[in-house]
Amino acid sequence: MSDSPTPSVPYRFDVDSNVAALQAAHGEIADGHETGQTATIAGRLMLKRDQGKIVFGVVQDSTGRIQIFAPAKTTPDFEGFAGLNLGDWIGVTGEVIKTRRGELSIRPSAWTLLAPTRRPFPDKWHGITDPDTKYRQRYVDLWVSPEANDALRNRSRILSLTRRWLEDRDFIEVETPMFHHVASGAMARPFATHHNALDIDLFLRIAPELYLKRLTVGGFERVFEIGRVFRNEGISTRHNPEFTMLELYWAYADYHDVMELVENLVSHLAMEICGTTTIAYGDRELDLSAPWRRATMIDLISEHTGLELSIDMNRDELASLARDQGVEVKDWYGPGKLILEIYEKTTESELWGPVFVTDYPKEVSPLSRDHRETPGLTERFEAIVAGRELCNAFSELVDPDEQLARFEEQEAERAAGEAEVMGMDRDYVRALEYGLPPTGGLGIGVDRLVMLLTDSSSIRDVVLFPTLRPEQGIEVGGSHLTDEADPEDDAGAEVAEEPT
RNA sequence: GCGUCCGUAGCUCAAUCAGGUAGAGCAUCCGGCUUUUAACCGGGCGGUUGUGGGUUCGAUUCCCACCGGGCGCACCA
Repeated sequence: MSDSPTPSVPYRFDVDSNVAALQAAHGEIADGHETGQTATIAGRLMLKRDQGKIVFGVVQDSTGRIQIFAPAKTTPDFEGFAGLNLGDWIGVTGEVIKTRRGELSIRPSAWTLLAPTRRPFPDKWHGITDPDTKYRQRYVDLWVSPEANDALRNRSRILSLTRRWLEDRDFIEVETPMFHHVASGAMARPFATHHNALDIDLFLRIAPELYLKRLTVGGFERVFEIGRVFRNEGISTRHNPEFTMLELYWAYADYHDVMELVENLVSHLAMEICGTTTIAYGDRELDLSAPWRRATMIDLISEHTGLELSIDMNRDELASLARDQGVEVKDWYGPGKLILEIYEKTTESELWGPVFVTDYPKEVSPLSRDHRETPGLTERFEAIVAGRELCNAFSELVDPDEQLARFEEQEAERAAGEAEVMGMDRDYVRALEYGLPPTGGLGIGVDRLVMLLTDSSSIRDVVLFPTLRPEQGIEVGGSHLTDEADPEDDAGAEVAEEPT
């Protein structure tokens, strides 16, 4: 790090173009041609080739890279320009020309240092390879890793396109609480926190579902929320403790309607982002064009194992079939849970998709409406795309008594030893008592959708700042857990395990 | 959480297998070069080898613990 003081730099700078615009306007001119047109751009100096009486620089802005052709004879403060460091922010004004070797360039008639870098930039060829450094110092990674930059910018586009697509279909975006008194709407361990003034424990939401359906009760017929949810579980290439969920509720629709919505939305996004619905993911191909295959869970199990299962089968018979497939059977597993276990063990990992896996057992679907034809099943589906669950959706359970009974079954499972069950939410039941119309609901893991459309193998490649352990040897901010000075409790950045 | 692999200069990597005072390229600094393309050429600066212990005459290298990370499994979206 340089110990020289920061030189004075301007408070603002006017640009009148950017790299992409210059390339679009002048990219095709002949070698050696001078356009006679002047442009002002700004960005970081990423490469520099000092040739003595000519300096070639390469400036990168958010749209690309362009060469700066700086001869000693015409460049103001040529020595200063030659002395710039890689990574310095500069503004450049000059004529747009193409060099004899055919490189579109700006020949500066003026240039300004906008911000010096006091730390050396990573190797100009290799960039950053250490994943830890990439994620911790994303502000550098974004400059030196084009693939990271592209994926993260595409994330923004995907969110924007999704909002527009839904709004075009009369869905309105809402924001529901992130602090929940009961962590419900999904089966996951929550993060706990505490509100001092109210002196109550709160949970960061694990899903917005129950609040969104309250809004449907309230007459918001088409709503969606795109927001962060928090689950206190392991971290992996597919899991970040905070991740983004798209949830949507559509009054008067059922799960068939939602399937159509999903395949149309996803193929639209693929078209916009990838330019095609036949995309590459890893070393395989995937055809996202609608319609996607629909198949029931039980049929898919039959396809992959030859087992002809039914939700009506005797529990012990299913348990023994499950054991045959290597499922570790717990006492409280009923027929529905056993079928799900068999599906996950034998079939799910074999699917590539896209395919809608439909008609989940009621036992494992506490918020889904009973199947209109087959008792014991629900009108629920998940989409498997590129071998992974992309979404979870159903015809919503509308009956308050039934919902209360489902919650109570969950409580019973918790008592029996199941760690992750859905929490009881009595106010939600009360809302249902006012009447939830027939409603189709959907949850999409946005991070995984972005992974799919950007061909990313790790969720960390599509999250700007993934959750990491605190870095040692650098100050990352102290604890603010206590509102009063409490030297006993205020040790570093530790997070208390139990709210106080 | 368990298993496994990794951590050497600001960045990218050598040296570790078979222990003998840590090297290179880039960046940075100095000098040269009027059409370069990761420019090139010459020179300089830069390391308590993640941290702490142990074995040894001697540890980047072997052993232990801890810290951080990758991958796999488990859990999920």
